[in-house]
Amino acid sequence: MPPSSSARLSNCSTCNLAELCLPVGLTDEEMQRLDELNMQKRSYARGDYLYRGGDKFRAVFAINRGAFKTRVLHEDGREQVTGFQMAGEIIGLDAISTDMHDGEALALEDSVVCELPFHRLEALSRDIPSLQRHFHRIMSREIVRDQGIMLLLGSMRSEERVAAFLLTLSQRYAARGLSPTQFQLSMSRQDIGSYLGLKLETVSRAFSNFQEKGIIAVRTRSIEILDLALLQAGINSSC
Amino acid sequence: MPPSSSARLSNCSTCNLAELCLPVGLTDEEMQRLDELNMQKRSYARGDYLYRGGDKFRAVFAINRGAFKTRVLHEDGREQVTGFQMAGEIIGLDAISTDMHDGEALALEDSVVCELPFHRLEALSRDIPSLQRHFHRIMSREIVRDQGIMLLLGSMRSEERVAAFLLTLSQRYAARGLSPTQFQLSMSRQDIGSYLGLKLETVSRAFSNFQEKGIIAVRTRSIEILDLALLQAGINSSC
DNA sequence: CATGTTTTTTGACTCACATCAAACTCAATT
DNA sequence: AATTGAGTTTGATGTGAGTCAAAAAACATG
Repeated sequence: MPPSSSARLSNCSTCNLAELCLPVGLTDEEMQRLDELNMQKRSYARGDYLYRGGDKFRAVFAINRGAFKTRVLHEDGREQVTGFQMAGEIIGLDAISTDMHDGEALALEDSVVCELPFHRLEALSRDIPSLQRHFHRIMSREIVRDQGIMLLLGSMRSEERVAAFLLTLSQRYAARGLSPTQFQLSMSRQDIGSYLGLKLETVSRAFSNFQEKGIIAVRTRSIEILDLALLQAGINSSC
Repeated sequence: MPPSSSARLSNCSTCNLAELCLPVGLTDEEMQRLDELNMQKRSYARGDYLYRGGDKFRAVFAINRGAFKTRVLHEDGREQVTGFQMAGEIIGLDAISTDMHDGEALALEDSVVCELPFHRLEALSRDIPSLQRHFHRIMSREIVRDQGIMLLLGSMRSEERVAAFLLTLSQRYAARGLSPTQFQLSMSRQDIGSYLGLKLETVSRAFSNFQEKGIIAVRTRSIEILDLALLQAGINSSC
């Protein structure tokens, strides 16, 4: 695969993750506000479906606690992971262009979500600035794809994809006020691979290589980023 | 790369070219109708730009004679071909989501186009059935990406991509009432490769292999499909 | 705690496509 | 007809990631 140029990530519109991939996130205060407004809350055990392909699009969900993955199942049974959503983020926007969920979402750990019915979104968005900011996109049914696609169609190599993936997670945790250098990985290597268009072994090898270089410290279900700058550099090496 | 399953093309929503890739095309009568309506016509020499990245979106263009390629230029100078448009087809729809062209279009041969100003599209579409059919998509600014993306993000292997590419061209010529088995290739191997996410050598090799098998006859700038069924089969072999 | 099951890691191997380089074609120009 | 140069074909070689398999680690369960 291409060795390609040394363009900086920030200069490359086709693979600028920072701008393109951050999902709709709510602050702690906003999550609490939803509580006060008595929005319906529901619990899901690990493995439970939040919604399935073909379900009518009636609501989006604010994740209170836990994490989910979204995926589509191909006709032949293969799974394609399309994204990960964690506490403080909104999930369920994949249906906006069709009125139907084209994929399904399932809990990666025991989770609690807050349902935001479609017909109440306008009112809610007046109260929740983060929601407001994205409301017009939701209503105009603009297609919001997360960076999975961007990475796939881009020319990134396996380690670059994995580095980009970790950095995105890091940024998302930072946005929630959590540690950007030490966090859970509630999804399996298989899930990560599917999301990035790689095999699980390749993901594992990338982790191992990064660890050998002192960039990260991996444990099975969590990770610590030891050198954010180097991880960044890993992406910029090609683009 | 993946050996993958033996699902049939027609059963595989992620790579069903037939439905997804045919661009907006006008019949001969419709092109003539545009003439009668005195729509502005302009000539472009090979290599001329029809529009450039960043240009304001004021019009779409019906290609009267000739052919164009659309592309985006990356910051580092690399070119990424995003599509090919030929006589009888509409070009310039890439800007609909932003009001600005995100890429540029340039003539692959000496060409004549008919300008259809955005503000006259509604009126025009009442007269031109083909345009009518796509008008709501244009106005609703629905993102219309052609099959380049589909192919790239799919799991097709090099020869499958090239076969799919030729078949699409074939269908498009057929749609214009031209021979679906014998037609010009006004773009270079380089262009085809960029479009399909392959290197020019790989495209050339695919052509040579198909020729050896008696599926096609290649000349430098044109091609004859000798066995359409076999070419189809080449795609279905994986998906 | 012992046992079985799933997930992860690691290694050896394969293969499709990229890369590099040289030869060839064909059109345009002198 | 000879020259040039871009575009194309072909061959030799390299390499990144997939495949297969087995060991190791993590997790679950009686």
